[in-house]
Amino acid sequence: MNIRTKKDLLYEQLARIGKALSSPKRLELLELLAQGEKSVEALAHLTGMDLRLVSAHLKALRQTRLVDTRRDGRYIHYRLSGQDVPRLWIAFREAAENHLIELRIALEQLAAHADTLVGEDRESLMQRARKGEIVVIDVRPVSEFEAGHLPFARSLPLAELELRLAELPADRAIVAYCRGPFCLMSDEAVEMLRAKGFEASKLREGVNEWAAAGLPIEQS
Amino acid sequence: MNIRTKKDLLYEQLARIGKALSSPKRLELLELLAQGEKSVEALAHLTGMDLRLVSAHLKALRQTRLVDTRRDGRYIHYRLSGQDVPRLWIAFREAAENHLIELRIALEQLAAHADTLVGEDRESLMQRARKGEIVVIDVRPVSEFEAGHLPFARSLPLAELELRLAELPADRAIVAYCRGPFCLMSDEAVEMLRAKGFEASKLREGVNEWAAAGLPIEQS
DNA sequence: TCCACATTCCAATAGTTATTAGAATATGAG
DNA sequence: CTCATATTCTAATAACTATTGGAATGTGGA
Repeated sequence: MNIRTKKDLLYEQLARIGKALSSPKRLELLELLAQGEKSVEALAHLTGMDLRLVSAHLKALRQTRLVDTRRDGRYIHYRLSGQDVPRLWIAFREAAENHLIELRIALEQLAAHADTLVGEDRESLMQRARKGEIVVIDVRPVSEFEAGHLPFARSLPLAELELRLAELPADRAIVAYCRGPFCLMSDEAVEMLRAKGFEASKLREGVNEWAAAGLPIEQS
Repeated sequence: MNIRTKKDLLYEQLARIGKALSSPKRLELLELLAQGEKSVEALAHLTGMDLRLVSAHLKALRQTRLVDTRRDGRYIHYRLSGQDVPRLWIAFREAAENHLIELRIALEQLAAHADTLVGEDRESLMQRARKGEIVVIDVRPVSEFEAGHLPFARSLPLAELELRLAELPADRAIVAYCRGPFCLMSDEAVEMLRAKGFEASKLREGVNEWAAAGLPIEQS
């Protein structure tokens, strides 16, 4: 076998990962799976996609072994097949933010209304949360909170936020986070909290960004 | 604009990076560009691709701003548009190696004949090279050596190796490296050196893997 | 056993991407 | 200015991918 043929085989394999990451829908599925395992049905519901289309995209991801499955009764739960997958997702997203001006602009417009806390604040955020100076809320669904959350965070899903405002202190700053920079749930939460008179801000990072930075994650 | 539409826009942008990385040919071009800037013609020659096809693939990469151009007379030199691009390439390759069994098998078969030095040896390799206990040779073309090389390495391009064997010591171990794990030049060099009676082995990593690990790189 | 439901498979179609060849553009040399 | 050369553009075709709808498979519960 000549060298060109060998190289072609190597790069063809490598490109399989690129192909897996070349579809907006598959990227969205990967981000959701990075929050914890989910059934096909749950993914279809969360993304608004047809169930059979979700299944087809998951099949593509499974063929690259970026995701794994686990059967539980009639449900099949998909999950990322290693800690390197969310890390790849993050490296990928950061490269996109660095190079695609269009993406940066779109992101800035989305997050413009909320003061976004950035990387520098991670350590001090943890300190202040530990001392009780601020309250950190995880506005994702409970199942995602249970699969992994910031150590000092309290679960308060966006869907229940309006009904459970009494649980929040009016005299302290509230920091909301969700799935990561592309997730808009914490923006919504901040908007609602401010309308109700709370002092609220958004933490741009999610659990995976936190973990990738070497910080601890807790499970319930 | 509703939330679904906003998300679709974000993931569509993100997928542009995935699409850029979804073609074996573009991945090969990126790896070559990670060794230093190159003209379209040079890339066509190195990959055996039609010049016009190379140009088309480079256009796709330029549109994601993963590569940049610089005009020099009649030539247009392409280069990676930031240090994060080789880092992304490495994260990408590592994920592929972790998840695609087929890729791992193919790689092991290719490198089976040469003892490959692994990550653990980096520090000690540098020590031994500094003390002169071993000789590290960079078998890439001179222009790539000049664009960046390991601090203690000597340039000895594969094409000239057979003619310049006299420059190598017969009493010390020789370590050859090239563009990285997918590059077969150092394998060829090791094979030739052993046939001539030298004690030779391959360093799997290239300049970019070295730099990504935080180790120093020199330029001429 | 049969049913309900979650998921996958299959086949058809629309949409996108890769490749090729020929033509066009841009630059420096004479 | 004209020529040779490097690169890009355009248009055509082939190959691949996404999406849809209907049918099939596999599981747990009645």
